[in-house]
Amino acid sequence: MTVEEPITMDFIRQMVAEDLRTGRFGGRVHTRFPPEPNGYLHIGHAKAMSIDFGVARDFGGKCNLRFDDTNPAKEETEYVEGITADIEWLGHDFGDKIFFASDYFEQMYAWAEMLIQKGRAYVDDLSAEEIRDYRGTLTEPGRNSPYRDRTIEENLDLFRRMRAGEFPGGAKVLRAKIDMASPNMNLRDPVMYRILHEPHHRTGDAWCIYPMYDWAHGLEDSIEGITHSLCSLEYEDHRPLYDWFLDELGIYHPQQIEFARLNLTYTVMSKRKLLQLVNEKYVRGWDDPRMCTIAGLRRRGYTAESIADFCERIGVSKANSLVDIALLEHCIRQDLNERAPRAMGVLDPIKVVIDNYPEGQVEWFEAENHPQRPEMGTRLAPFSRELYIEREDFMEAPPRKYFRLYPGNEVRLKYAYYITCHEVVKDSEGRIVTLHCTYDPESRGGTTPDGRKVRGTLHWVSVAHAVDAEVRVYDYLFTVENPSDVAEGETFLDKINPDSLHIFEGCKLEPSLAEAEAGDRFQFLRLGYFTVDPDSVRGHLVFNQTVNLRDTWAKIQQR
RNA sequence: UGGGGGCUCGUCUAACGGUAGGACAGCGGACUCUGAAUCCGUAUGUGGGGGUUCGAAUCCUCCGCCCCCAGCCA
Repeated sequence: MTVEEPITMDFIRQMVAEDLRTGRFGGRVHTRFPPEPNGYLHIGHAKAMSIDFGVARDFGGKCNLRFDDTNPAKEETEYVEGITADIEWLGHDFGDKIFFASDYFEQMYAWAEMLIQKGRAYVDDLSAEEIRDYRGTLTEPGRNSPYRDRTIEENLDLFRRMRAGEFPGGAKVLRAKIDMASPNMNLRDPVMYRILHEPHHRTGDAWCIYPMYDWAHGLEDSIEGITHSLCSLEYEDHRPLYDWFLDELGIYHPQQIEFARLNLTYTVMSKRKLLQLVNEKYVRGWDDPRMCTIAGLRRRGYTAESIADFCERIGVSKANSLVDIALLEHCIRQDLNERAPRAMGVLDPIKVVIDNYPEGQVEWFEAENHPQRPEMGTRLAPFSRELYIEREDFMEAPPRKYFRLYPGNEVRLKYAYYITCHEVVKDSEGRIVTLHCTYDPESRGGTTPDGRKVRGTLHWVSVAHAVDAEVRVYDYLFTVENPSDVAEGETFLDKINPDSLHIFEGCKLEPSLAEAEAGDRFQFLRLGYFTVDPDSVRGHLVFNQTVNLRDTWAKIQQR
């Protein structure tokens, strides 16, 4: 008999559980994830999906993937394909069907006529500016449109002619007749349909009137039998309208529940801003590894599992929050620490000559692919008289506690030998070119018979066997935690980090990496986790740094 | 001075009238053939004032601060 652990559910799951208990939806749980195909998905969508698909999964229900494609002016097939690929990569189960709001246009139209018949909707000839003017302000009520009291017959006739394409774009709209004095702006006769002579990516030129979000969304949910329509906080004010349409129509009525969207430090999370970064070439594309898009994170080397883990850890609530990106980094480090094979690579090489090592000799040392998982096996790394080590791993005049290589100091070359530095060779500009060292043959394999300790262990690559590579190392795209929080006259673009990309061209990797393929992930010892970029071509490997290793030494240095 | 939401460690989030807990970040230490991983330890929090109660983060009340809404975007 175990002690019963109290299960703590977030507020959404508590509401769903309550509906299940009372039998409100006949014991069903059916959610939906409704992206608009006007951009790529980002980590904020990953949170939304974690909730939408996660609630369905946890209660044995379903979650529909539904494209909310009601605005042909902004939407493209490219985006539906990209979004679908991202969702599949994340591993969410949307069954064997993809839903589209545009599939319901005919039904929505019929319901609109029904509302007109009920005297609950009317065709308005006011211009966009006039409508805005008539709407009033936050503190003053709006005024009724002069067209508000047209007869049902006239409204029906006009609406049908709208559909038939008799009017130019913007000439007329269909509005719900609710209350121009409502303190909730959304209820001041919201627009249901606008005229848009634009081809739609799925319906082509079948329509020239398109439904607005508020009108369409509840209908989509109703048609699909959604039980819980989960969305972000800004729709809280729209819920009365969501409910109003469904109630007026007298059709199946899901429950809308709102939660706080994700904000992450050092990045922006709006599709508008991400699009701008892409269009104005601040980044290389939607999948630039510095972007918080799913495609960007994937190219950066993040795993779907680490993103799912992150989404669970941040929780669900209604409080606006700004999550520390360190948590995301923790999640990917934890995942990759478990699964990434180890390898040695030198980003910024400096040559080491082991003077007392026989010329022409090569020894192959066995290196473990994972220190905690012997089942991942071993590989052989060639050692010879000339090696590369990391420029950072040598200092002529080291500070206290520096236990890497410096003149007179002995360090271990991982898996190989202890070496001691005796001479530093510089070029005419004072830049270190070569380090002359000696090795201790007794230290073969990395330990000595006398058991003496060395504080430093360095990674290395044999000059003669090295594989050349380009390595891209990234920093945050922005210099401040919240780039959207700017002073008068500034924009998020003013917070861009000019130094977010560092390209290391002449990197030297151990030869076992020669056959690595795009998407493969490794831990480069002492440096971090890296993944092979699709830019790689035969003979020119390109790696992205996913995330560095925790670096205690860097912290000590900062002090 | 309209309406809708929200305020718990630095950050995110639990606690649903009964010991304010976890995670990340931080700090200290152990271990280490990765200054990684791992292990151990540790500081920091209920926005403020009243009230109800044996007992309040939780209920009531007043105040403060933050977010959202005036698209023919979603």
